[in-house]
Amino acid sequence: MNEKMNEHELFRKFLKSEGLRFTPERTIILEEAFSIHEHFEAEDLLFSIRQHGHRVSKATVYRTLALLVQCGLLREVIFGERHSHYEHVFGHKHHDHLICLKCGKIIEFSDETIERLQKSVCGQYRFEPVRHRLEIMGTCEDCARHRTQSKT
Amino acid sequence: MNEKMNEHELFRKFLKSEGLRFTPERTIILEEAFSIHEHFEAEDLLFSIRQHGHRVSKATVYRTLALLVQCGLLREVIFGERHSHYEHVFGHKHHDHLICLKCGKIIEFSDETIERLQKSVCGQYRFEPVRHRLEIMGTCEDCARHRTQSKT
DNA sequence: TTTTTTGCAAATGGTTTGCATCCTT
DNA sequence: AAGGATGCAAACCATTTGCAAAAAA
Repeated sequence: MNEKMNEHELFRKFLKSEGLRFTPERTIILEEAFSIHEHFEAEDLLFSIRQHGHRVSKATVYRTLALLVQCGLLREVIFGERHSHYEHVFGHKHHDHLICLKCGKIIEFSDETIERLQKSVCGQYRFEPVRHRLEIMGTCEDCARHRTQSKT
Repeated sequence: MNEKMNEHELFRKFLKSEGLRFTPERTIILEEAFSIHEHFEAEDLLFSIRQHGHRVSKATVYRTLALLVQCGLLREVIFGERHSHYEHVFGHKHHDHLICLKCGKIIEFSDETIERLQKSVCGQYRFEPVRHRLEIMGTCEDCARHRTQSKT
């Protein structure tokens, strides 16, 4: 059974095409990044790396995250905060986010309509879309019920 | 001819309702913020204030911007950078943005479809929407033509 | 007179960078 | 070998904050 290309191969291919090297640190970071299945921040990733007994500097984590975004394995999501959040692109279909203003919960959803919308709007402006980001902020079901929740 | 409420009155009303004071510094900041008709950053605003011969500290600019957002006169827009951009809400209808990845140009557009989309998606998740943000990143008409443009 | 505001300068905190050393290729 | 990569600590930089002085209510 011939497996489809995995994130290691993709990353390796990308690095080679850019004349960059595949180092143990980059491998560790890649693996840890793909073992986290929610949104994460650089700091979370570093923590997780250390938890698993690995040792990589913060600088290298930042440098490698940038590469992973650049090659399309991760995507940067900014939820109105000053620091970046990341999520997997590889192996996931495109989705957008509902963000609860009360508790900070993030719900992912996919909808075809937005793809069509993108096409029609861009047509009007002769704009060539590459990607989009839609965030809907509001109150989630739980917080609407217990009116007194505060941010985690 | 009875003018509709302007931004001064709105701000004043908001301040009063919060037990806050209407100071000359806040007036200056409000006026300057509303005399800039594009997206601006805190630094731009401060610059513009000084250009017009006024003197307000950076700290006060930041503190007042937060109030203007809080009362709904301004909205914070983050274009994937580490610092905030602001735009008028008062006197403008809701719109979203096309962002050119090549030259950084920002085109505003409005579309009804997204309002309907918001309603339908939120219904599914019993999520109560308050506001949304849609950004479509891609290549603008100009940059698609001259293939060699670089960021401003 | 009481409470907010302001300005200043120092602190914050996520991210980036310079540089000497280390390690892939 | 030779040039990219790493780790460290220092630098960045937008934003925030503590505090004493100034000013609204």
